[in-house]
Amino acid sequence: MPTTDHDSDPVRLGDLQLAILRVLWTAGEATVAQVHAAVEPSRGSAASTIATMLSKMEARGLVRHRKSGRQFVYRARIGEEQAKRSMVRDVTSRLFAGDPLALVSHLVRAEELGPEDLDAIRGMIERHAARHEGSPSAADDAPEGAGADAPLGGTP
Amino acid sequence: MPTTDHDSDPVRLGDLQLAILRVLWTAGEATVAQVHAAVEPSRGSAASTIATMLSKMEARGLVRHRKSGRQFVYRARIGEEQAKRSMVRDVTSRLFAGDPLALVSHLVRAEELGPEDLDAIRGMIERHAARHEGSPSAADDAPEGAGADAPLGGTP
DNA sequence: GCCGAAAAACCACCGCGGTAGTAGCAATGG
DNA sequence: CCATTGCTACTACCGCGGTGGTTTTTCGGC
Repeated sequence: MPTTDHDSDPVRLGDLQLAILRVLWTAGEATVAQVHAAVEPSRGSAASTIATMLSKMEARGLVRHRKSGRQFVYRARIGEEQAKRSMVRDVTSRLFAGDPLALVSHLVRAEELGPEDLDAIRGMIERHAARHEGSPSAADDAPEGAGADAPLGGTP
Repeated sequence: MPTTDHDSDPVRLGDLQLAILRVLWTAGEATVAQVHAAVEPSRGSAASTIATMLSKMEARGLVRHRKSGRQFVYRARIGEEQAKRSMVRDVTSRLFAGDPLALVSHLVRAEELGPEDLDAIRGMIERHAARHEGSPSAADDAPEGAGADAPLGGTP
């Protein structure tokens, strides 16, 4: 498979880690101060908390940093889709014996999916099935864009 | 039927807690030794670990105990469906902004759902939609007898 | 009535997410 | 040239899942 490997590890992320990664995913790159500025209003964490968390995340291989002057510019080493896949897979294996169909079943039965949602799901299934007509090729997945420069104001 | 809705709190459960609850859900009630016997082969935890965990879980209101002789007989205070709903809801809010449709979309796009799965989903949607068509009266076809999982061999 | 076994109770510990204060260091401005 | 300002690095702490050894209680058998 030339695609991005099969997930390997579970990759469990905490709330703050997810918030930080979200900033990094949308901005492409960001300094500690920028991450803090983006995360602080919704979480109230101190700047040192963000810095510490980023260090820990770097130790875990989730992010990477580059030095720009005196500042550290962080970048995510894990893609959003990859993280989602891993975490969804984790909950699927933990709660539904690894069967995603059971997850969907649960969603349909208990998660109060609206009729429009059901309809939309039907549509996306149809579309997806059309794409895989005849060829049992594995999942697609584009190689993680990663482009996207920071719209945040920085001092170069 | 007591489908205790509105879960309120997130209810995050660890692996061991989930394993213990699974035993309790399947067996209805179980002593520490029984839980240990059911969990140990797949996890290798010591009996005291199970006991400690059960105490902590009781403190959190997840289980309850009753004394039978000098043994403690534990029982789950949280339902399986309730736990699943809460945890799925949690991951949905954490990863997909609370939109279960986005979860399904992710599942369809990336989780390598087999064609049979897609078909099954289509079927269950159809069935579910039929139940909600026109009159919101329940009582229809298919008694909906739960998923029938639990590969554990409990010995009550 | 005493003893051994079984069960609970107690406790100490590790890892990790999350939190933050503070010290140290480099560049800049007066 | 020195003080101020930012920024990272260090360190310590809490809560909780998970782990398990050790002690105490308690019951049942002899």
